[in-house]
Amino acid sequence: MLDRKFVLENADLVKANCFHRGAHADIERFVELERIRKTKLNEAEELNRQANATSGKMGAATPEQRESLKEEGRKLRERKDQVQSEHDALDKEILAILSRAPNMTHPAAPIGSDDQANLEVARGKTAIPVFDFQPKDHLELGKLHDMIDFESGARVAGAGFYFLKNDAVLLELALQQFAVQMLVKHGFVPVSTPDVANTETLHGIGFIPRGPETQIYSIENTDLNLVATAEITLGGMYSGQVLDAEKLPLKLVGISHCFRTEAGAAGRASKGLYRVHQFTKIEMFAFTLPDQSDAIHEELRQLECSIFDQLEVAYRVVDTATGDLGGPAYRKYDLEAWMPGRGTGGEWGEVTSTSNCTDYQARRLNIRYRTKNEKGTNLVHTLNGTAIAISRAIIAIMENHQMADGRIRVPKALQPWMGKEIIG
RNA sequence: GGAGAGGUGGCUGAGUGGUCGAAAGCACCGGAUUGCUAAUUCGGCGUAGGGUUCAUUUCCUACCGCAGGUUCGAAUCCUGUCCUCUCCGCCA
Repeated sequence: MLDRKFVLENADLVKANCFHRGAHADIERFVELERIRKTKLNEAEELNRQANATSGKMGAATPEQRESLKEEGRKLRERKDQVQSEHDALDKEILAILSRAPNMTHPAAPIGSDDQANLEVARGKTAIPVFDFQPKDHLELGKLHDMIDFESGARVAGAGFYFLKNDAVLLELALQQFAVQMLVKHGFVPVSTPDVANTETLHGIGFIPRGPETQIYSIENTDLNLVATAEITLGGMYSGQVLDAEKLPLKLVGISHCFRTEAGAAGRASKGLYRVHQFTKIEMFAFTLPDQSDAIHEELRQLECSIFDQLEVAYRVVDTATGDLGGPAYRKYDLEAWMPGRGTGGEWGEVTSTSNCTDYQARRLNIRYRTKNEKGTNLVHTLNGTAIAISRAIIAIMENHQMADGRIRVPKALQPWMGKEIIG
């Protein structure tokens, strides 16, 4: 959520930002309603003050005076309640508008309506592989080595679910170890999070569960939802808390399962593990001071690059265009790995992304920091970044490191955790 | 799942209808003082929103887990809810 005062004072900027990001938030109406709301607020506070003053006189009053004071107080409270409810109705509408307004955008982010406008800003160390044979996709390879079982997944849980087996399981565990160990060395606190979260927490992060187009599975008869990413639980971990400025930046690396309905994604080109209802993810999350967040965002991006460099997979980094940014993001980088089995002759496929959400999530989650010897508190900035989304990383590794005989080379960085150099 | 106890400011902890935004202690900040790694003493010390001011100041409102209710008036009474602790049951 944006800051009301900021929106009020920068209505034109906010309107332009909404336009670039393809969001429909009626900022003019917001400005008008907010102006009325403030007068209502003042009115209600004044009536309340008068009512408090009336009650205050009660102690020194004679019995006869008490009766008239009671009456006066009752009337004042009634009027206050009336004005207050008018205020609350306005506030509700204001919040509805505000929640439709996305975060402001980094001035350097490319402007454009969709992912066509995303800007490639870097390439990884590894070159796109050239095969002197017809490469297989991860489904064929998975069948060859008995690694992925979609049929059983469908039998047990429906389409979009799967079992990993044999070396795929070792690979999944190796990827987790590799990423977590590396990030712990970089000062991240390892966290294993709940796989469910309440609706309020989802809202704070920017997800809308229980709507018609929601990506979120909700659990019947409860306020709980299966998380779509550990970002939800890691961000929610400190909701309502005031952190010490000296302890920032606070960097976490979370391990969680991610559940996504993929509603509306039917028909979008994808096969196999690329778009599934459940996967495991190692997620980075950071709480920072406002002036640290740009630097930490670069750090998260560098870490993502380092991970895929070590996995020896070709990738490109794109700076996400305004129209393709999620609501909370101020700036977002995606890593797209080369996937030889995608399309005809290989395509880029998103494997990680990292966002700087500035204070947009922190405002709704009410996460603040206090600076020693300074009065008051301020909102932290939050950032998230995928370290490894296991399912997509597995695609990249299997397809890029396959050999002519179908065996798959295990990248050096994973060999200690995998316990072998070759799959097959 | 059953029974009981409890949730108050950074911490400990008073406070059962008005003078309580809340005693006291600790911690912290500022001053004074004493020549000995500290004691004593005085003062200050929550958060958010709003009004006012060039600004400092100051004023108002809200907040005693959360949400409602009773009342002229609620930390205090009532209802619901969440959480914590203890005991019992069950269990990986």
